[in-house]
Amino acid sequence: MSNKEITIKDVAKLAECSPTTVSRVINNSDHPVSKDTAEKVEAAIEKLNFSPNRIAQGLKSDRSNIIGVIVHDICDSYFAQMVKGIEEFISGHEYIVNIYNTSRSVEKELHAFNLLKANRADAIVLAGGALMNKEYEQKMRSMIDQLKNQNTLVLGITPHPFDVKNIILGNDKAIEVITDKVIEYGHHKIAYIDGPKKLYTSYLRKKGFKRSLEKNGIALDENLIFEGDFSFDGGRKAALKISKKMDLVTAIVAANDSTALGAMWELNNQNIKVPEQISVVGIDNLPEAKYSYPSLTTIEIPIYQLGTNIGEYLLNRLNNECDYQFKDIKTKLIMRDSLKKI
Amino acid sequence: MSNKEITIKDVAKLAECSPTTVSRVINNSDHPVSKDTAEKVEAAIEKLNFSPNRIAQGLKSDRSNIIGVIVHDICDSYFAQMVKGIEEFISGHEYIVNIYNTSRSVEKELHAFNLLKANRADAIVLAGGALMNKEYEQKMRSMIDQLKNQNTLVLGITPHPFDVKNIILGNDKAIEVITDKVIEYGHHKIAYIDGPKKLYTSYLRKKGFKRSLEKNGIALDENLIFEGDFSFDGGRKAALKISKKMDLVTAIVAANDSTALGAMWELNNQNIKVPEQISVVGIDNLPEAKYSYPSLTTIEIPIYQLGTNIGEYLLNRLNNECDYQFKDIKTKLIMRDSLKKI
DNA sequence: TTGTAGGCGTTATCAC
DNA sequence: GTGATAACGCCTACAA
Repeated sequence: MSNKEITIKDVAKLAECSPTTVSRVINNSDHPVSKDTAEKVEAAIEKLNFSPNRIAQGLKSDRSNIIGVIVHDICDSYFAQMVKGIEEFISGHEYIVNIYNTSRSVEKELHAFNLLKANRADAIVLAGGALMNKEYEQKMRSMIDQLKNQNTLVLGITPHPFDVKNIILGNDKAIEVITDKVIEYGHHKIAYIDGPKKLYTSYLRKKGFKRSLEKNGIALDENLIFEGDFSFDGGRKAALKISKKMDLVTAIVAANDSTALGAMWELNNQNIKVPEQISVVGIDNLPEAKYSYPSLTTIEIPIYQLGTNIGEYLLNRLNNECDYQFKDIKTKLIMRDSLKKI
Repeated sequence: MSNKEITIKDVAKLAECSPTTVSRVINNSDHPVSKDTAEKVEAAIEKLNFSPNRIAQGLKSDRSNIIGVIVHDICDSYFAQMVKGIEEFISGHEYIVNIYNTSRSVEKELHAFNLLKANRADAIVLAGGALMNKEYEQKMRSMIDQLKNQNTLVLGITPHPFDVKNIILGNDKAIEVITDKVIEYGHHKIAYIDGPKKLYTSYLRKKGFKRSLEKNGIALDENLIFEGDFSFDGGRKAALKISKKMDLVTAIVAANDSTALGAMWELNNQNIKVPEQISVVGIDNLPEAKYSYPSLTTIEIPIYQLGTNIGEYLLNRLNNECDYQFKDIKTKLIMRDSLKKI
């Protein structure tokens, strides 16, 4: 066998028919093909191990079958689960999932978009959250216009300030609910560990925290807002600072689970007992939240399911089911051991 | 602006030249183009936000710029890191990284290969390890032949029984080294938690364990080999069994870190103290191994770096640097708190 | 220095 | 039921 690609023509020759007929068989076309010929074609395909060149198909149909997913970091459990959900749904349907880690860098994000545009991606999922940056917004807006002209479907997870289909997860509401719970448990001196400043999601989550305080008549103490970056390490660093102000704080609300887990680790490291001396809660319900010491009270955001729902939505939309609606996910309070009544 | 794709022809028209000239400018062709024309072309490209259709380019050049990566589960820290390494290196160079989670299912693995074949992937990284399964081997062998004819580069991480470039990580040696250490620390009653039976990597790692025992004159007790599956949960389940045989065991060697972390969690849950009552070691040095209770003694396999090396290798090979050699990674013993002398 | 023509593998259109 | 032909967007001879 030579090093030359096997094409529809080779199949046609072997099956003693025209390429057109082969194409009709491959695509289960409506156009009639005699049973006899069809069988010969099938046999030839089998024999030659032929599979149609999707690049050529793509050129013809103006479809790449590529779905781009842009995340902050695939090593972050949160994104890994979402991507897995998308991938498992999507690649059962002949699409390709193409990921990018952008570390929330404007430059990398734009680079990813350029590549996806050049590859004529059928859809793009903006999973990493919106960056709060003028240059980013402006360039993205232009890019998204261009993608529209290319018929690329763009999906934003959490609100994005562009004209895309935005999936709202209720980040602010989730934090509000869990903060309410913390307060219900008797806590009034509550520290908050923030997410990365440049992320709109951080802004939303903090808003939920503030809303709960206000609703419950607790004054916001700006000194109890600590910097974080949605990471374990960020949680650790914040907790180290908090550990020096233990008289001011009886509970910590973290902007996500990774932060909360890092905080608990550091508190333990500083010989501060959770939840006896201080309560800690998070958001996301990462798989590891169940296995921390102590186990973490949090809000479940069913991220894997979010991924499969995204996959299902994209698939339907790409098949021109224009009235298919996104299936919203439901968040849920998960009570574990890291929150204690006082 | 209409909904029609912008092509090289549109650019040519605007720049008042031929498509060929535009093509030459785009590709920095050797063929001379006057500065004047080049500038007009650049301006037109800018104005129209044109980017060449990589699908069409691919059809012409028989290159898809797609690199497929097949993993067991992207949620597994081990694979997430490798994929990140590959992606970060690769997508800086105009390639697309396309991932598949196959859960070590023969069917899914073959499905992924079929898709990658149809999409004429330029390279495929078999990162999930080789399955020990006759049907799988046979079908894969045939598939890999077909891919060869398509000029697809296939890379196996850990040995695969196919004619592909296999990257050897020294799994067996790593386990041997750490088991040696455990024995050096005075342990003779050592349990082993295995990886998934169907994985060749498991077989290799267990071999390393056995070799160390033998070398050190310790008889292998088959009752101290426990089933696992490279997961946290698998480690938990095994540890639950081990916790009932505490008189027979003073140390556990786990086939990977996830397993070790799950085992430690369960031991703690059973009120068995690590390392006071039992030592535990793993392999991989996952990021979370540093933050477990106690911190995990393990062998570092620099997986992220493995990923970037894979990316670099692929890039060079795809650019026909036929003598470029894979940069091997180095493993290293990481002593932490979960191993204690007796 | 520029342009024309043909072809990559597939499919839609039209004819038979 | 079947097949020839043109076209998708780009690039590589080859001409001029």
